[in-house]
Amino acid sequence: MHKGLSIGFVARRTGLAVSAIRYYEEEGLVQPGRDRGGRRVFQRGDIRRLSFVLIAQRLGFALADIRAALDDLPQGRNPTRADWARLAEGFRQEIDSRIDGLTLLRDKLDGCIGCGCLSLDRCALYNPNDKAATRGEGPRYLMGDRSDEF
Amino acid sequence: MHKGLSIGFVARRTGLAVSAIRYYEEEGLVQPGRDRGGRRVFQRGDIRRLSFVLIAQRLGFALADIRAALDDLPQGRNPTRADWARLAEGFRQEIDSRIDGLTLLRDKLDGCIGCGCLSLDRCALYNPNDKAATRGEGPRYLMGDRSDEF
DNA sequence: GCTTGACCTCAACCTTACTTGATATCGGAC
DNA sequence: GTCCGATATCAAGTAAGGTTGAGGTCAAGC
Repeated sequence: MHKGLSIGFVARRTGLAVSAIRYYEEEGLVQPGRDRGGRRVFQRGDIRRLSFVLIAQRLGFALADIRAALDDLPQGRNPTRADWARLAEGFRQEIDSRIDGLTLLRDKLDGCIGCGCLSLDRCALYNPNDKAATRGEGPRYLMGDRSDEF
Repeated sequence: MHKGLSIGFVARRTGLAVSAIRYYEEEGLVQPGRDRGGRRVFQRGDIRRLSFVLIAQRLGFALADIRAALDDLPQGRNPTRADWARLAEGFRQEIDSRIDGLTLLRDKLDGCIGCGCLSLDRCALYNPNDKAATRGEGPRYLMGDRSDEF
């Protein structure tokens, strides 16, 4: 049977808007087939792919990154438990490194509270070495390494 | 003396692009004066304001949120150590709550690795209750509470 | 007195992650 | 046979956070 799933069904199951799913197809995150009438036909595995997208987005990943991760999964066959476990492990590491980054930042901040300097050279908060907490790009020329005071 | 600082100077000191600083002015994050010729005149305190913006952005805050935080600071006088300490304390709490959220997420993920279910109803990762890790809005209809399996 | 660099404004463009609207077609119910 | 809901495409719009370019001005150096 596996007759395939309609976009509306997938939308209801994932909580995504139909338009979002179509957009994700454009972005290469899912590749549904088509029936004779031209309508998208999804497999159950696609729901998992989309679920993965949702989770990864919560973690702050850009769609491009998510696509890269998903490219490791088989498009043809349904992913196995081991496939997902591998992806989840990658997530775990990412989460760990974010926690580490934030912890570092917090410790520095503790040192800074009361200091109030926020000096570009002296303040530990500006140290560009811990990127773990960075999200997106921010200003283009972020964190230049100046050496005089202000 | 305090003759005021040019936008170029401030740009070099903060590492921001001149265009970014002008944009931040538009957004109300800084309010430089003008000289007779119409050029922006910044104070040293403005560098701190902008530094604050940079740090807050690293933490994933939107400019609107940052403006709100900065509105607590005096625009006229230079901020005191206590002013900054207050802001930093707010940061610390935000960082703490993010760490908590990520830790929760990691624990759940640990339970999920190997399970591979990613089921919308069963998988703990979908629990919408811990928003700490959320950044931006994500898909509009994120995390609907469906009750059947897939 | 003229050039040059830094500055000004304003409008347009960029990317990401979508939504919205117009217009058209498919296919099952009646 | 017709109607309706779900689907399709394509273009345009939205929001955030900026950058880029055109065209013009200011002030210091030679």
